[in-house]
Amino acid sequence: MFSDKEKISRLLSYKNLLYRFKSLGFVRVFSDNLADTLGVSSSLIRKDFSYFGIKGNQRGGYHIDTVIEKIQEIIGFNEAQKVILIGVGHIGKALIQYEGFRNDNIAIVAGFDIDRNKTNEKSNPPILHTEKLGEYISKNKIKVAILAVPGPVSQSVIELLRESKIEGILNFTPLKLKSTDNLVVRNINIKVELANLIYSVKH
Amino acid sequence: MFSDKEKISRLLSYKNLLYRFKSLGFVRVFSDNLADTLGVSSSLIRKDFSYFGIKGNQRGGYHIDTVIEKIQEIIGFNEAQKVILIGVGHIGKALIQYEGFRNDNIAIVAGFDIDRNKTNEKSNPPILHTEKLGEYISKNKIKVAILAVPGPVSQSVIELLRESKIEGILNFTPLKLKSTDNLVVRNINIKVELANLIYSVKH
DNA sequence: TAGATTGTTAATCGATTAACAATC
DNA sequence: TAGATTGTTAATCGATTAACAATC
Repeated sequence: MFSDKEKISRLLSYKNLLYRFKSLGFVRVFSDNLADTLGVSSSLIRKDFSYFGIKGNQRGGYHIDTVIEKIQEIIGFNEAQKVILIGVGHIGKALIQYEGFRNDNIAIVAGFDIDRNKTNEKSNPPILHTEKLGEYISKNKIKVAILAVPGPVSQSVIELLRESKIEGILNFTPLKLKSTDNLVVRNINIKVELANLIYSVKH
Repeated sequence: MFSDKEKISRLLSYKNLLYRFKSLGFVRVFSDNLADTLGVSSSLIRKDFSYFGIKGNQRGGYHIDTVIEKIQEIIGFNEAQKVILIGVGHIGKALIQYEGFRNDNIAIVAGFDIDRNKTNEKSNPPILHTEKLGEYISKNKIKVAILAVPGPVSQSVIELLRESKIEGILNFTPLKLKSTDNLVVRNINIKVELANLIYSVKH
């Protein structure tokens, strides 16, 4: 029913822009305002809004606060999102410290690592040993995991996550994971991004 | 002339898969072999190869080593790629330590930070103060920069990079940068990826 | 040769844009 | 009301797939 992976990304762009308009004192916006700034057609904005049930008004356009609230609701940012992190290396630490999550109700509620020098049940969030991963997921009904372990370790952790019935993985490992019916994956592969950039610069 | 941003990403998938086939003892592959494993049509593989001038043979398919070499050449991985890193926080450190770059001739030749506690001219790569950024870029003819500074700092650094005539930025800051004629940008926004995942899991 | 695969053209599919009737 | 914008339908554009002639 819904295939376009860019829709949610666009919704977030709209949201960011709406905050900026709001800070300028705007209360309402037209699809043209958003389209001009973002460099897309106003049809796309109206179509996206229409798709997600965001209503406008032929006289006054769209009410900024209403749209922002609706977008938060659509994504799920209106309610607390509990996410776990597997692999507390540099990337993992960067994510734990990232302030931006808090604004949108995303919380990394626990980290996991095989290295017992990194585990610490008292820290915030607690860093637990990987052996506790399965139990933690089922007990706390965790649905989304961020996978930031080194490449060679990833395969075994992925098996474990599948068994634990996790539903979404944000994958930072170089191994490209495929989504299935029960598990949605988004792969972030830095080398691929860099390769694209290097190619573009060359041409 | 060339707009499809997925082409290079696919080329890298092909390359990874070809290495796997090679490790199994294969010398040649057919477009069907690649297509089946990757879940795309064989037409796409042949079209991509054809687009980049990778030739096959109606009898024996494609010669693995030749294709791998050609792909490396197309992306630019056959020659040393000097990249700089701006912002030596957790993400920056993760990138410096990432082994995977070396296999493909990518080298982070210098890091930059405003924090003088982090600068160290003797380390490998050297971490220099941001004030030396512009000079370093022009002196060493750097074309690609990875931007991994905290959100609030990013705007000023971006100005500096533009002035320094950098041609490509891999942007980890939350600020979505737009490409221009002189500057290609790829944005990696972790919150956007996570939002997509949270939405997908909800639906 | 007969069979199978490449390379390419035509068809399809999906996403974005253009156009416009409905309506505030 | 007249004017302007939404919401939606039709047209366009681009990327992927299907089909098939060329050819090894």
